[in-house]
Amino acid sequence: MPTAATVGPVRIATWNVNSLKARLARVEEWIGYAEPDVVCLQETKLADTAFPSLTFAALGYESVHHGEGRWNGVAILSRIGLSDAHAGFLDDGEPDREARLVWATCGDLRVASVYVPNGRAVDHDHYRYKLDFLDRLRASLEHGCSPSDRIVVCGDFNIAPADDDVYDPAAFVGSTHVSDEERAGLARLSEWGLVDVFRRLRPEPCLYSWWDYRAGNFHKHLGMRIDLVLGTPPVAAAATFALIDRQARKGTGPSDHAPLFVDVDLDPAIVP
DNA sequence: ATGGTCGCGCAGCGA
Repeated sequence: MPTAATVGPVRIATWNVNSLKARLARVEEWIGYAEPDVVCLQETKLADTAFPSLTFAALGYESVHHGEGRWNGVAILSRIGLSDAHAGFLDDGEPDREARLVWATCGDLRVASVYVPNGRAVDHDHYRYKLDFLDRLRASLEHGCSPSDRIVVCGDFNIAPADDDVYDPAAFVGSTHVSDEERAGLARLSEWGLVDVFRRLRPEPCLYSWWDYRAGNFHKHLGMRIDLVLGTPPVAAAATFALIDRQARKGTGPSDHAPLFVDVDLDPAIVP
């Protein structure tokens, strides 16, 4: 049964699985050895009725899924309790047209799993959708959250925060994922109070979380760091360890993203 | 770093 551990070390993971149906065995295998307490999944590509909640329950995880079927779809798994789930933005706007954001309280953390739109090309309508999505995510934080709370926003942001997060920055000039507007949207999240927790613990370059399936890019180390764990200052200050698990990108039938996690050792003395 | 690959679903699009 899930235990309601509200303090102490917590391992928070995020993974764009590129179809949970195609990836379920690999996800089960990874959970078995990585032992995350909270897992944020993106691109499940499942309807809610097809989400394998019983499989995760058997592994000791409660779960919430927000899906639409063929595309998108986000989930949160937790073995430290899961409550107050909410799908979508927290502003007063219309519901998003796609299933890209879900929230839950896990232990004493407020957790969001997010799949930011790809953008496709800087002159594409989808790029405007991406920028609007980032703006509404920031508005959701302003509307429904406080930077003094313990909050993590984890997921596939489809943005490389800095040139160090791209294998060849010169090759991506003019492309999505690196544009000033996208990075400004991300910067507004950090201005609100979110810290790139992984990067704080791992300042070295050439750490990527996504590699194109094509051309052997993974084995040539040609990737981008676009999957992020963003945390409020209380969470960031408590982070002790972070890792991108390249092992999970190897072998038969991997996602094009690797999972990554951050360990956070929350101080029981400051529990409200 | 163009795509040479995936997943979805059964053609061709999206990532």
